[in-house]
Amino acid sequence: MTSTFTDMPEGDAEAEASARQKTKSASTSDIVSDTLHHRLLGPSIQKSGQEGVDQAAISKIIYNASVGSKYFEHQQRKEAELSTKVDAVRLLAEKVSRQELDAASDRISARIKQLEVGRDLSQTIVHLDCDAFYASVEELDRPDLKSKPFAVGGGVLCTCNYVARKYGVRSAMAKFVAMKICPELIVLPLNFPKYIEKSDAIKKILTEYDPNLCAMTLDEAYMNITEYCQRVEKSPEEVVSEMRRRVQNDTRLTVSAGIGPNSRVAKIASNVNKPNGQFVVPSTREGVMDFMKYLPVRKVTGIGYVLERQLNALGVNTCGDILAHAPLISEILSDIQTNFLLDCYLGLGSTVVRPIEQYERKSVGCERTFQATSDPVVLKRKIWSIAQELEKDCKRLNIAGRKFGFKYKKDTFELVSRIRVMPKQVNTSNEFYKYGVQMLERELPITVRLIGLRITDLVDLRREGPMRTFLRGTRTTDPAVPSGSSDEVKHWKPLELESMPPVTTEEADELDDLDMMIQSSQTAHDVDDTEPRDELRSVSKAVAESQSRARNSFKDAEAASSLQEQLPQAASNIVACPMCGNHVSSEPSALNAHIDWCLSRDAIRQAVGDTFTQ
DNA sequence: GCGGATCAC
DNA sequence: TATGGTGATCCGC
Repeated sequence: MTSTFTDMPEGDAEAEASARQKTKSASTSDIVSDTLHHRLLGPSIQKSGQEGVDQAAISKIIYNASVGSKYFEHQQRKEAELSTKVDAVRLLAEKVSRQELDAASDRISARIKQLEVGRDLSQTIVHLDCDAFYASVEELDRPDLKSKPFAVGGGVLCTCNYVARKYGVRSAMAKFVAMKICPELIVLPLNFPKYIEKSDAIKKILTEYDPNLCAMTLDEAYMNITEYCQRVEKSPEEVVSEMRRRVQNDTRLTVSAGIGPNSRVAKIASNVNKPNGQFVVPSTREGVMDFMKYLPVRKVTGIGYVLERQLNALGVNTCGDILAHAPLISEILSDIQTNFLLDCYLGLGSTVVRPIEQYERKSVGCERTFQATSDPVVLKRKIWSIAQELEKDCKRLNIAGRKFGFKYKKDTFELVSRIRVMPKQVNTSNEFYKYGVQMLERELPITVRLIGLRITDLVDLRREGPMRTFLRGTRTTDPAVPSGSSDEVKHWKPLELESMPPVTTEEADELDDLDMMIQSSQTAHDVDDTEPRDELRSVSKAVAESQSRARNSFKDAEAASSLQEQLPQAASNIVACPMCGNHVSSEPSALNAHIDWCLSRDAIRQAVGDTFTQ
């Protein structure tokens, strides 16, 4: 690519720079260059702790540290594609007719009325977020670090303390870039056992306030404190203040909190006074809508870099802007996105908080980045190594998969994924290896920097049935909700499957070699995986898993609560109503009838008068 | 139903 | 020199 520019006049730095940024047409290159700086800044620019940081200067450093790399060129391509996409949105917007907008407007009005009827202000939801969690935990053991800029992570930083943030260091930033921004930066390796211990200590305190709290990650949880506030006759802010004080006294860690009538609002609110602060969004329609009104759309969970750009192109910058542009939005974006955005405008969200254990995963996978290579032998070894990791997780979780996914990232950072339906459910490294290699060979020749294996359409081996997404649900109907991975391991039984280790002798030799390398537990350069120690890796994975399931559950609940009718076709008898949380029959007509009732009642009056009758 | 893209953490 | 891993969902085809 750079060779394209070898014929540029020498010594003309400016022309060369502009040529380097040039992608397709001169007209878009400036825009692309501008937004590329923004893109390279990463997703965490809008996080707390960056007040007074010279973003433009940081952006330049990042740009200069990256320019010329394959990573940079990939980002550049993506940015150019996005610009095209955004232009298309703009063009579409111009072509929407007056009649179409009028018709859409009526539909939007009806929809909003419907949503207002369902608005539930009766619950007090809290979102709790530990401040710079990993970094703060490290500071407990290393008080000397408090005044110094430091981060936690590996080649890519997981988090950093607030001193480092002042320099412009951010989570998800490549370490070598961070070091350019802040050469004194200290980077500590991750120590998950330590974080888990602290996280458990915090959760133990929180459980007293809501035994059904939903711990999304080690450092983040949703709670419903409605009942607790009622019982102790204290206001939500008093309760949350006390809760945070107790956490700090007992663990010496600070947490920030957002309080509101639903999860979405609470989550956003927890960032308002971060770190070590809290913010209450009043549980009134006006209070919530005022809060959303001037909120940049990017602050909403689920609105990322791409959607933000599209919305901006449509004239939508804040959640308050959504209403005026809703008819246009509905003509251009999907129904799902339109409804989601209406929820954002109205400040609606899930009012149900349930423990994370009640939600089942839909896939398990394992992927590794390594020195890019096109050598099939090396790539097969990678597959073998990853296959073994994946098998461990299958055993731990007692699952198998009916589909098998193979994914790779080219040295250009381009991602490719393939899925194959398995003749039988699979869960052994031999099977993963066999099918993984088959799928790799179909792609050769390629130069690859990452390989991933994944199973989906999971089978719960303890029940020998498909995993269910919406578990029948609660203490009353099912006290033995699956929990704790420790005893699951004991129930593991390998399936009787025909597969034996790799077929050809060549492959077998390879694997023998690899086995020896692994057994010698050498992390030397011949195995360039630099794999983390097992217990750490699986812990880290468990964290990510719980995050993912939590998010999934959260979205499920929200989708249901916003009348999306995407109700689970659970094979079970009892489900928790997504609106009121009561246990009702999952039989479709009964469930629908119940939900109709939930919708048709005078929600506000009922909620205020009858909060605790459920 | 697959593959790509987006998003969160 | 050099930019992660896990999982979910949605969309276009």
